[in-house]
Amino acid sequence: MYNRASAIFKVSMQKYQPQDIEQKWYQIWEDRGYFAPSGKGTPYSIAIPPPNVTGTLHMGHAFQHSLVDSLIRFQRMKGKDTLWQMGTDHAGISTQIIVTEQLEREQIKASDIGREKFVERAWHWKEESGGTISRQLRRLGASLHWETERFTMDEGMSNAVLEVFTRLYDEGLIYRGKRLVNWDPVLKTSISDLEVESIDEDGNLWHIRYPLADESDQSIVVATTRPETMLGDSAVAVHPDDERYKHLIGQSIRLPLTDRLIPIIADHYVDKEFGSGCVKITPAHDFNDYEVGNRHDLPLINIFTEEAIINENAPSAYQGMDRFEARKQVLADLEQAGLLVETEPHKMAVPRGEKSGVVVEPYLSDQWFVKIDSLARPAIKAVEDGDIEFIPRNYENNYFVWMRNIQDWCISRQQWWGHQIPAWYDDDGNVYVAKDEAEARTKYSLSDAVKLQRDEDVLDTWFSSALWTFATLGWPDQTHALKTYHPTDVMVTGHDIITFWVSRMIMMTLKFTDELPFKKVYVTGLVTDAEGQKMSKSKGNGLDPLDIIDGISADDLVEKRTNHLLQPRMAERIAKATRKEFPEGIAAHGTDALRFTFYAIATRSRTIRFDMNRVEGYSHFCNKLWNAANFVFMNTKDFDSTGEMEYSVIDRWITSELQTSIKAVALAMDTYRFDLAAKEIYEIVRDEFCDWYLELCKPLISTEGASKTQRRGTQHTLLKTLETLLRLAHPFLPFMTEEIWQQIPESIRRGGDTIMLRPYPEFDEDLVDASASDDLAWLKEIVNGSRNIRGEMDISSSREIPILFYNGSARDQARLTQYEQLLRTLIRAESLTWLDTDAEVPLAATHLVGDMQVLVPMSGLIDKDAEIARLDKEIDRKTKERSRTENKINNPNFIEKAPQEVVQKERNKLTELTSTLTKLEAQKERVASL
RNA sequence: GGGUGUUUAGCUCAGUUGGGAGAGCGACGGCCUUACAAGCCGUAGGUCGCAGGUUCGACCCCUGCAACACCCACCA
Repeated sequence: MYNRASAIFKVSMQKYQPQDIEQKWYQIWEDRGYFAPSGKGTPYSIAIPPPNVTGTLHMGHAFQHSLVDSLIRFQRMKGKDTLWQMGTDHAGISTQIIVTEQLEREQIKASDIGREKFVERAWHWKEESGGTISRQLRRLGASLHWETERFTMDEGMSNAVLEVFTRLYDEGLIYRGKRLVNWDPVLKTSISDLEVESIDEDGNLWHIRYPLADESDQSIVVATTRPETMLGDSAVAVHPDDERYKHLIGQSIRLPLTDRLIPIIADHYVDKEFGSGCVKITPAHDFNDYEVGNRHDLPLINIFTEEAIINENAPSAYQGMDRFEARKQVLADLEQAGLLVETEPHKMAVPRGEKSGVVVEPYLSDQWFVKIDSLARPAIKAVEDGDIEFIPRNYENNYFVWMRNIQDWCISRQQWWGHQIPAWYDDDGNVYVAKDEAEARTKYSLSDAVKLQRDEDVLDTWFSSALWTFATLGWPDQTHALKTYHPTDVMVTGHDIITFWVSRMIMMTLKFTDELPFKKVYVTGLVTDAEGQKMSKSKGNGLDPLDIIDGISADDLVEKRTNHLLQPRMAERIAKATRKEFPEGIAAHGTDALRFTFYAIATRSRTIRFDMNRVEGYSHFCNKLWNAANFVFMNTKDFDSTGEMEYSVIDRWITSELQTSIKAVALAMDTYRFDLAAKEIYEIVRDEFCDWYLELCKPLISTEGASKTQRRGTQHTLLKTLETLLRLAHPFLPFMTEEIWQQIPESIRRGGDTIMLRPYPEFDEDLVDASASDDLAWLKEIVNGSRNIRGEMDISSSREIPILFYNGSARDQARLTQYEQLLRTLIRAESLTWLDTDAEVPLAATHLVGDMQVLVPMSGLIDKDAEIARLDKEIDRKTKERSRTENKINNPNFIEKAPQEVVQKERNKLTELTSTLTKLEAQKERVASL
């Protein structure tokens, strides 16, 4: 086809191929040390939310880090001493799970190789896979300071953890105790409340008859969703005011299936209205019952092993059974004994471990806790006082609700991978806390004869993360970095970890540094798929950011999504859905396009649907900017920077427009409105620079049309505007802006080896040119009007048309003369003719610019009915607008109460509309009378 | 049960002190015009969830309702 043929003639111009430039530039930037803090200027720092060291980059990460990188690049260009601190997290439980699975594939049980070997394996795995996340961050263009990269289990962090733990312990803010905690019977560790997900599931409410012990044949009925726990019942509770049971309080129950006698007690916890009004109390296996048990001094009967298998405290018939097996057996036995009164279907929230997915148990065990109240108070105050600000503000509510009801933090985990708790026990069970065993002996004056055994548990991963902002900078040493870059400026994170992490950082940082960890918390929305579903591996709807950058075939994508599925039966559905959504796979869009998409969709919304069409659109935008640059370079090859220059109105106009955009982008960045920043850049580049300026400047740079000085002025403006746009866009489109910028002549660039370190554009009032803007508005109006006629009348854009101007002012006439050449080019006009007031006006399609009529003669070009229809449409629009305006003006209250300028504006509008309508009506009649 | 948020064009979403409803994508029509067909030009399409209220004037402020989403706490 012609298109392909013509493409061959254009081979001299390089196409936009992101893969050719992106990795190259990252390498250069990193090698030259551009990511390091400059050591000059006001410090600006952000600590990366440490990704799991063995993890991979998902869309949420890519989104967050893209936002941060734009902030960092923006501030760096503004001359700040910028540090984006890199680091990774050891991700205790997740990593332990992965390593355990790896061992299982080798038919090795973790318990067989022991703690030391296991931890060795984990370190090995960390070394092996830790590079993945770094590579991915580099592909994203993240300008992280790699040289000081940290890891939550490196020596310095570990030392900080020990320091914090021992100090909190010595102050009495860490204690150890036997408590009921959430227990994961598969991982065999405690987990925090936050790591438990309650999901509604179908279950049953079983009503069980409990006979009284006094041979009276009386009984009461209790209802439970967990019949197997009755084996650990310590009491039955009724409400103290419940007339039905008042007389039974203090009597005993003979607990079925066991030989135990348990009391009937009264407690306000019981809801008289629910079920029978009687509740079985199992203090060792239910959080509420635990409280009741405490109040009534009931025995705690733990009937589970740490794997939730019935233990020796239960009747022998059930010992060794798994909890679900035991449930069946208990129910069968009750049924047989005639004690199962009713089985009622019941929806209930089942608590499951976030990581393992199994039902967690409230389980009695020895754990370490942080006494949280005294830490929470100043942390709440910091946000109340506005020292830390959440963006958007309403997330502060989440924070307050959580912080004001905060419970002591269970920090011990029965795992191997993590910071082992620095506590030692002697043979009598006395506990000694110090940074290491030697220090413990000194601190507690223990002789070498005393045998010490270290606590087996490790700390919750979030314990070390809580120290992240200051420990990564060298704390407890008062390093230069700590003094310079702490507090950090902003924390960018998802709302899901405000409680897990943000709140704990605030508490710990205030406690140990007397400083805030950060001044602002920018809470991002959650990236979902196009249907608004959370992206997850199990749903098979996840997207790998690198697949959007590099592209992926449909087959590979299906393979990737259905590969390690937990539920293989989902595979077919996922495959089908994937092929439907991405029949051609995903094209390679490059990092810049992906990043720009992230900025554009970073609204204040809580969930953000990720739509591939947006990426498509923004990759076209990248291509557009690329080609515009090409155009600029093609037309400025002979630019002489030393020659005399004359700037035309359009040069002054685009320069002025650029100022407006610079101002808008700065405001958007200061208020964390990445979407508005992206929108502004998109519009200035595409709508103003490409669609108008490049078109308008064509006649001025053609060697025939313009004077040398004029041509030079336009060439200069082309280069200068492009160069400024590149700097403006650099934080968002780092790669292509650098690639293009390198081709800008030195005379324009004014030094520097990289766009990264050039100053960010600043608003310059002096370059704002209102009169140029007015002229361009006028010009655009004429061009748009004639384009409208052309479009509506189906006049081919290749056909040159004569244009007449009638009833214009002297100013119109002057402008016409001035811009004749531009107009001719833009409209593709065969001729432009100014008609005097007394001239005979031929029948024509009309467009009004103020009072001036822009006319396209109809003869041979325009259909009468089509023109009438077009005029009708316009008349209709204007009539509606006029009646709206009239209603306002005719309302005395409006005239009286609205501000003068608003009233005046409406009056002017009415006058204008009336005049326009009169002209349009007259025109319509003329055409109709033909 | 408590809390937070969302509801604007076919779809995804902007709309910043209350004063003429916008963008992108999609649709439709025209165009290979020498930076870009990954393009250009034009057009259509909205009771701004519903009902009240405040106001001269409400997408915007207030009240109530509905639907959806998320979070927290959960009655065994």
